[in-house]
Amino acid sequence: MLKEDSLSVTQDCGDCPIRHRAVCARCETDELERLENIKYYRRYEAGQTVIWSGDRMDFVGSVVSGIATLTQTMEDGRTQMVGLLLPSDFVGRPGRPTAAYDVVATTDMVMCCFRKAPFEDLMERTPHIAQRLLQMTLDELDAAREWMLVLGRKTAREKIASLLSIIARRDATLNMGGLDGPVTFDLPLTREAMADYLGLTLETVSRQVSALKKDGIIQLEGKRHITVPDMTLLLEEAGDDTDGGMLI
Amino acid sequence: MLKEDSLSVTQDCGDCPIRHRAVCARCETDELERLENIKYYRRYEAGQTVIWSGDRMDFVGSVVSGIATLTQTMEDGRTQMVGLLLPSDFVGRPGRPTAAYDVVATTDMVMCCFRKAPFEDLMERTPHIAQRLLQMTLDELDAAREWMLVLGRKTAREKIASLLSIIARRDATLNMGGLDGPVTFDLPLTREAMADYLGLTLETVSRQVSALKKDGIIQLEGKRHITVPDMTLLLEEAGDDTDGGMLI
DNA sequence: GATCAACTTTGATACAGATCAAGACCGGAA
DNA sequence: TTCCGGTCTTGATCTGTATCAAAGTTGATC
Repeated sequence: MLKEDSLSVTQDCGDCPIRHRAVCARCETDELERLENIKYYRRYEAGQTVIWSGDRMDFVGSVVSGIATLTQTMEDGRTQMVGLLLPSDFVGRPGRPTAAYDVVATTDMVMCCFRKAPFEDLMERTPHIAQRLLQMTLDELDAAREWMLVLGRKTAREKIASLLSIIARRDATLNMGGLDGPVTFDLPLTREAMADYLGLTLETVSRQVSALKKDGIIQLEGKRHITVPDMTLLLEEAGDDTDGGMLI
Repeated sequence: MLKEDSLSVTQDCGDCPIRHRAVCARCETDELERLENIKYYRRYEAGQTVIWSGDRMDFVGSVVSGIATLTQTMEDGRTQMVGLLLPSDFVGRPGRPTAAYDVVATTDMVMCCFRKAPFEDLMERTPHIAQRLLQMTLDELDAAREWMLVLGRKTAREKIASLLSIIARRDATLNMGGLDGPVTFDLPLTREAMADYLGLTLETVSRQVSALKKDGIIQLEGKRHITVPDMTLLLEEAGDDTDGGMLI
């Protein structure tokens, strides 16, 4: 029942929480209307697999709420996360028939979906959608490259600090402004998921989180609730340019 | 003198070796003409830096011939390559004023450049350019994600085998068809550049190349000329899906 | 409250790859 | 020819992280 309610809440694009950040961000009213005609919502539970790598994909869409992961798996079971999908992120690739990665919901999640063929049609005729998708894809490419530096050259401690910085920064900009005072947030990932993201084992993740706690860089409440008293210190641990390099 | 000659050879888009793979691939004759009006060529020598990360970038462009690398560097000097730019690859990001990475020519290189502002204008009015750029960016994103698996989860030997596979495959598809018989190519990268690509040290790269040679997976002639007698074996060493997974 | 499964922490040990060090190779300049 | 700088190989040793193992926490379910 509640589900039905919250679902209908997002029915109107005008009220959509991701209206101005998703693939539809630049659409004019008439363009939005056409999108609205072909959209539908889908709901996934925490732990549920949205798509299996290699499967035929007949839809694309945006994450409206919740979090999903994009992972790649080798035959022997080694897995590497290659993307973290947050609200407004786009799922699927226009022009490709099958999924290249596993997509798994790590929290309960709602997606705004479009059947692939109509969406591709619409994209042809609506430059604003293609333009926005290009922008988003370029941003993702930058994020992926940033992550290549983390994976290839950072130590375990720096990796953890980098991941925490990213989550902290996102939460800070989303929920409130300040990165000056202490920042508090909930980890949306298990230790194992963090390990898959960072190319580590879950034991190493656990040890390094404990170490950062012991050194006062972070405070833990339970396993998942984290407070960063001073973001500058965390950023130093991450080995990033300390100047807080705010790229807009 | 020779340089002048080879430069003028590429002056006409009709004869351009990358005409059908670069950002201009989908352009009609009239669109191509407008691009042709604002293009100019630039030439770089092996080792020369094309752009420094953080520098103002007043142009974008395509690699016409030669090879360049995209690298990120930490304050303490650790560096990670995040992209390898081959002929037809696009350099620069429309809508961003400064470069995010160092771009270095590793061989003599020719670029087909466009001043940024006119190119951005043109992109607004020419959907074929934006569409092609989107496609290319999505491909690069896939490549980056593939690389995240390599960096995060593969062993040194698998990393080397993966890199060699990629180069071998590219050369095989470019120069001739066959991946069945033996494949021969020249490494366009030094051991150090390979290390930067793979998140290793140059010593480890050297050792693993020697090991692959000792095991008969590859044959070496000089330091750079490589023959792969059986691509299947190399792909197995890379830990990739053995089915030769030919996408498309 | 007791039980259980999933998640997390902590410890002991092993090992892949880094680091430090020394030479070998190779092509170009004198 | 010799010299030289850049590149590459090989060896000895060290170390960060993986691996193996066990026990602690937490929250859900009965």
